[in-house]
Amino acid sequence: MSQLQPSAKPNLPALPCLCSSFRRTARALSQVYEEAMRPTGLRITQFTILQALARTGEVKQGRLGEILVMDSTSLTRTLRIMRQQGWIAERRGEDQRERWLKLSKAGEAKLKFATASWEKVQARLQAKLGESGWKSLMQWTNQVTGMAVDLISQEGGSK
Amino acid sequence: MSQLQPSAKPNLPALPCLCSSFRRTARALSQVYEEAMRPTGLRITQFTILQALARTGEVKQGRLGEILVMDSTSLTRTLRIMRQQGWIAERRGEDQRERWLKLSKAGEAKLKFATASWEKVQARLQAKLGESGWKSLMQWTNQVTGMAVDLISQEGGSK
DNA sequence: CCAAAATAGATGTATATACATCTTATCTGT
DNA sequence: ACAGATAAGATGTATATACATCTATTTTGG
Repeated sequence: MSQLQPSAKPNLPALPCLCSSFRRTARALSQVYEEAMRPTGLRITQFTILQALARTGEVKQGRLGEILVMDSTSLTRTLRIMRQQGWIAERRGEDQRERWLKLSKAGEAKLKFATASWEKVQARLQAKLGESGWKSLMQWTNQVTGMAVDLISQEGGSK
Repeated sequence: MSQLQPSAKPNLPALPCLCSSFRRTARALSQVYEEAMRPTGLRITQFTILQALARTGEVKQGRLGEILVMDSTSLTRTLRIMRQQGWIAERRGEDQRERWLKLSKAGEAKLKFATASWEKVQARLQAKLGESGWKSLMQWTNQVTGMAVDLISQEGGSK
């Protein structure tokens, strides 16, 4: 178990750009997860939203976007589909502009059903990475996300 | 400099899904990089392609897709734009089905010009992550990409 | 050499995503 | 209470991306 280059594949040259590297990894993982989730009838994006809602309970659309680091207006369309599927319940807030979202019963059921497939693919990767690798990886992604978010709010803060 | 949670922001809860985590980080970084690259007139995706071509020299479209872990047919449209912009030269191979791609003179110039902005944003992040953090991060992303690619080819291999 | 299979990309279509702009609702200062 | 500023989402539009399918070309087995 060399501590050096875990497996430098000549076919897969390293990219020097942090952003490109993350995008590439995200593409690669997405294919693996999409394949794994296919039998559940959920795209990984939809699954992520269901999972997020299960954890937060009822939230505003804007806050969900914040959590996912995604433009909240980008959520509009995805959420519409999920609402039509009956997985998500939406209501106006006291502030009539707000949309409060939560899992519907059907959404909870769907999430529970899909979680089995998700756990399988997670476990497969976790096994390859090892307990400690998995943990550091999760911390790294979180840390980098936090850093990036800080930079974004700095820049966009002037607007 | 705690070895524990580098900065667990309550506003940014960790996601339990490796795929979602990477996608989220990729979104966050993309915003930072897009902002940084805006003055150059290149999207980070286009920059990535120019940079890849600079490193590989002339390559087939399929091979470029392999390097970027991107469906090579997804490259068709992006490449068309870049060709129209005059950054990329394309020719048929001896095998008439193949498209061989390389940087044009204008593409080299554009890349060189844009590299300054890219280096600035890279440096900003590198400073925050530290030399060693940066390096492990790059290794991790590479390793995970490699793992995912292996899993993809296994599954899809039967087709 | 030919028919069938395989390969490289192109095209159609759907989702994911950002950003600009628009609408509606709320807030603020006077 | 009102005009202007803000804020939450919705909508228009553009790019990023995967996958199914189609087309043109090459390869293969006989």
